[in-house]
Amino acid sequence: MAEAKAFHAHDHTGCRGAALAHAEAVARDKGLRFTPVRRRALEILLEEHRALGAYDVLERLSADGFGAQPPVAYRALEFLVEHGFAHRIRRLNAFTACAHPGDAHAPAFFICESCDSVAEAPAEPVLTALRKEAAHIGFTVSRMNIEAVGTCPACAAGSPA
Amino acid sequence: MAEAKAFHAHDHTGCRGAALAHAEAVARDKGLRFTPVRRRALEILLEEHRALGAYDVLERLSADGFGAQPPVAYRALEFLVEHGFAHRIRRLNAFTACAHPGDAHAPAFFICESCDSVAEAPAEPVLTALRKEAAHIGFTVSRMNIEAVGTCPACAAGSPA
DNA sequence: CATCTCTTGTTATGTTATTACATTTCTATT
DNA sequence: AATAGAAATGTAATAACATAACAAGAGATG
Ligand SMILES: [Zn+2]
Ligand SMILES: [Zn+2]
Ligand SMILES: [Zn+2]
Ligand SMILES: [Zn+2]
Repeated sequence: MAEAKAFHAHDHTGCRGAALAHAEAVARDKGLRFTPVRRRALEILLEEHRALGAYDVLERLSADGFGAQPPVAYRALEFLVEHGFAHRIRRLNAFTACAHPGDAHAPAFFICESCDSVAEAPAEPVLTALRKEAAHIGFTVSRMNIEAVGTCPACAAGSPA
Repeated sequence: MAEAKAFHAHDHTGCRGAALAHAEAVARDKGLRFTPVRRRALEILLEEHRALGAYDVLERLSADGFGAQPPVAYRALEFLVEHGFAHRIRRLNAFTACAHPGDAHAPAFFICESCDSVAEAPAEPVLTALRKEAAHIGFTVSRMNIEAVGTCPACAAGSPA
């Protein structure tokens, strides 16, 4: 339950701060360059537990004085995804901040079709089932996307977020 | 093993014929209009166990005398997906013929990054695991996408398809 | 036949993503 | 500190994917 912050009231300021701090720490450890655009892009994604399109992010970045062309956003987002600070949701052509930074994780995304919130939950059992299927057919999985569309608890209860 | 035809030599003519026959039968049963464009679109997808972009399909359709504008392809593909004759692979922005027509199924897709073949495997266990995860967070799953990228057995063995 | 619905086709436009290249910033080495 | 190489940023241009809106045709229903 603590696993799906998107669907419940929570200390989101802490949530955001922790993610940012984590990213900073990892960057220091691994010698990554957590530059201003990249940092700002992550902050933008962290504002809500939703997924933002690259162009949405771009708009905000350029409003903040960064470049105004698509590669500016795509590159920053690519960096975040590459290092596990964000995830790409293919179903939405969008990106979302990682909600479980630090844990090595195989995330599953639960997308509410009525309020657009996106929850990330650890999905080891799902991954296990998938790898088993893959093993049957001799396939080696290197990356995967697990995305479910449906209804979040708030919307199911009649009080969309 | 029989489940991942894309990765093994098989009677693909039969494979294709069966899928087409199945679509025809379902259309008859359900009173759907399996029109020439729709049929041709399915044939095109059935040519290989790969995923084709809408514009690839469009190109072939228009070469065959059908309309040359995007909606022609998108509509035919939408019809096929809607009725379970094809699937959309979000990761690739592409479509592939259903490899297990008839079975009510929750498919997982295994995409080989070296030869581009796409295998579809039944993924009920994966869906079950996913639903369980969803239940934890109070989410109701209505649809899901499970897409894995990796290496198919042929490519792993050094003989790309 | 009249009518209604579904399907097809076209034009136009919107949205998402990448390529290519110039410039700047950082890092490492001298 | 100077400098060479690598990484990051910025821009312009374009490619790739997708939908909206509307007119015309084909099929079903009375
Ligand atoms: Zn939060
Ligand atoms: Zn995550
Ligand atoms: Zn086949
Ligand atoms: Zn299928």
